[in-house]
Amino acid sequence: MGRKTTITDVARAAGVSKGLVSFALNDRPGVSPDTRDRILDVARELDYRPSLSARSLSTRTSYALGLVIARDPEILGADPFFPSFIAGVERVLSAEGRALVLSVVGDDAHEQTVYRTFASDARVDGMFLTDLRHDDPRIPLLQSLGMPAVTLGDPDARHAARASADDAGRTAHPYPSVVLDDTAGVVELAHHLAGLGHRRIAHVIGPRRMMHATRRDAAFAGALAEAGCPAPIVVETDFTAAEGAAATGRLLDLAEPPTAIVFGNDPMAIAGIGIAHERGLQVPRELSVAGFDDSELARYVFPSVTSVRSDPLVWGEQAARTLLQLIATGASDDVELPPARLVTRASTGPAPTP
Amino acid sequence: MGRKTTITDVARAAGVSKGLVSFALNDRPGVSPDTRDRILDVARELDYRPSLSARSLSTRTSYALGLVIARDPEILGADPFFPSFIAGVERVLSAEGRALVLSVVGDDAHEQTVYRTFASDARVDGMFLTDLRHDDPRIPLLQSLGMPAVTLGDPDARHAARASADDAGRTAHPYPSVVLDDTAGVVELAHHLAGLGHRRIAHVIGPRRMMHATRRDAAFAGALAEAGCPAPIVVETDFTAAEGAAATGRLLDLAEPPTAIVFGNDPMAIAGIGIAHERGLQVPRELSVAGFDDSELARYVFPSVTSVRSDPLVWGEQAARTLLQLIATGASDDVELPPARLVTRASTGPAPTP
DNA sequence: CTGAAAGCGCTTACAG
DNA sequence: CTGAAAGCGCTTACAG
Repeated sequence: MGRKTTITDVARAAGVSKGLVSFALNDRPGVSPDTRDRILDVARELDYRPSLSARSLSTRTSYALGLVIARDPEILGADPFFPSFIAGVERVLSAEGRALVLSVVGDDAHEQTVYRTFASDARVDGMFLTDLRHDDPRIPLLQSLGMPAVTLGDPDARHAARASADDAGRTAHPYPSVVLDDTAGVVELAHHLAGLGHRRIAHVIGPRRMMHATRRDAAFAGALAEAGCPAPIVVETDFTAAEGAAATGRLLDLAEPPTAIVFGNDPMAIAGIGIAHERGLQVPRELSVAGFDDSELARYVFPSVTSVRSDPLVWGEQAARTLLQLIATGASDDVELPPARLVTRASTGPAPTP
Repeated sequence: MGRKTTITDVARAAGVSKGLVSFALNDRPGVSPDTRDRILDVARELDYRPSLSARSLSTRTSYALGLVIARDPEILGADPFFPSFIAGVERVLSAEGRALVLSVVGDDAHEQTVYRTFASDARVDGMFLTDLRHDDPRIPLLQSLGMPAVTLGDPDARHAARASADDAGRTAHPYPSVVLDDTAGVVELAHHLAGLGHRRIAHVIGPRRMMHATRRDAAFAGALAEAGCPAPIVVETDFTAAEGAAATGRLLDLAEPPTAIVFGNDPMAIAGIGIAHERGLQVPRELSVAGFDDSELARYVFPSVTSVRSDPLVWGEQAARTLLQLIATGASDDVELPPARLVTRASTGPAPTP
């Protein structure tokens, strides 16, 4: 077998210079059609595969994209969002010969380190920014590192100072975003519950520092107000089933417990139903429950869980395309995906009549 | 800011040759202590970070490890194994300056392509082999590609032809394995159910082509036989909650339905409980249910799910250490982790008296 | 203990 | 349209 065939082997076999082989392979102008075909044929015959590290060194490109997930492994396992998102990303990357470099970190200090290391090692050419936070420190960090990125959802207006050299009419944040309007589904959910006669409603949300948590909170509360309902009781959690269960317990202990609880993800909703059943409450006759993300399991528990469906897979695909375009061309437009929709199932029903 | 500082900058600033800087940085012998300290100081001052791609080109090493997951995105999302496993891997890799390159593939043909591409691009220095299959084609494939690997669990004896040049007493398969005996917990579970008086027991397993599915099947059936129980009814699924639910429905439709159903993972068990409840069956009074993996949610549904706890996080850590050692030294011992244990919860109880 | 040089396998101006 | 050469930033024999 010997060594891998290199560009030198191809050049020799085709009787041309290495440079010309490189030009032919990367189909750049300045190679006559005949020569190009000959070179390509030889390369195929020799099963030539360019060396990634040699290309990387020359082009200062790693041909990889990075994703740093700052969530507890426990939650990662329970929450189906990331696996689906990653599958979507993969679908695009593998077709483009790019790889995904993944890192899972616990605390914030370590998170910073990973971003810095990915950048200074030039380990990746760009990064996906998920679970966007308020005044997200990663945005200025990546900007200062000169690292391209794409955000899932729009960042704060705070970061609106996009380089003034930009054309007018460009989006107002430093990185392109792929937006999936999750508030649409939350608003539908509020109307759904209000229409069922619920008045005392609780909202068990994810960490407040994450933008999607406060955004959905605001959308839900706004829609309820619009529907003439009192403000919901809001409980903040870390997205784990454990905290979802604990929050449910506390809510049901109230003097006037809610008749409907909306959870920030499906695992918490399923845990909430568990607590209700444990206490002998019927769902939805005595308590309505809804989740978010519409995971597979939501369909198969009893009662099946009303949820809000986003599309992490498509989100991943679009994010990957957007990031690749940004890297290739230096600019990329924001993308707006179809909004999240309410999926009504058996866990929500008419409010109990006192 | 200008260019990144290179080894040349450090050499010039320290007044030595590039080669010596390289020696000092990779602490190899042949550098006087004084010189070494001076070089290290200068490197620190200049915030020197060696270029990964330059090192890669010289050393033919990518400083990355690969994981190819061949599961449907849906299942990936429902099954907590991989996220936890990845978190464990990460914990070791990030400390060693290595990255994890991830790929999620649907079909087998694509899987082969990814392994080949990772190898021919030298994208990774070694690979994790999870969800080991019978006569797993990936083992000869990776061997032929000269790619180091570590397997989760022992592969078939078929691959026992480890190079004869090896010392005697070495493990008999081509790659080191990290073994976590899942049969121990399954056997405990069989005894648990038999002790509760169950006789008609069903086992809803994962894909038969995966070794852990048939291995657990054999262990479970063996332990039941030992306990004087009839052979279990075995149903094969693809690990999705959907198929878990469907299998449950079919089992409950039998003329003599089982009084206990054991599922190959927790999402299927939770879906199974859903179906039982939907049919008005009490769990565990009329039907006992058990899962596998002991995911977070298992604790919080109602009734809480008896399950078998492996430790994917530790599995990931050990697999990463083993693979890194294999790559560094050319050899690595097999690792045996503590066996999986039964976690008894509320979903299993005495067999109903007819 | 230290230096000068070649080499890893590409890409990319620069000549012709 | 094509070739010869330098350069990317490291590592590693080889001399001294």
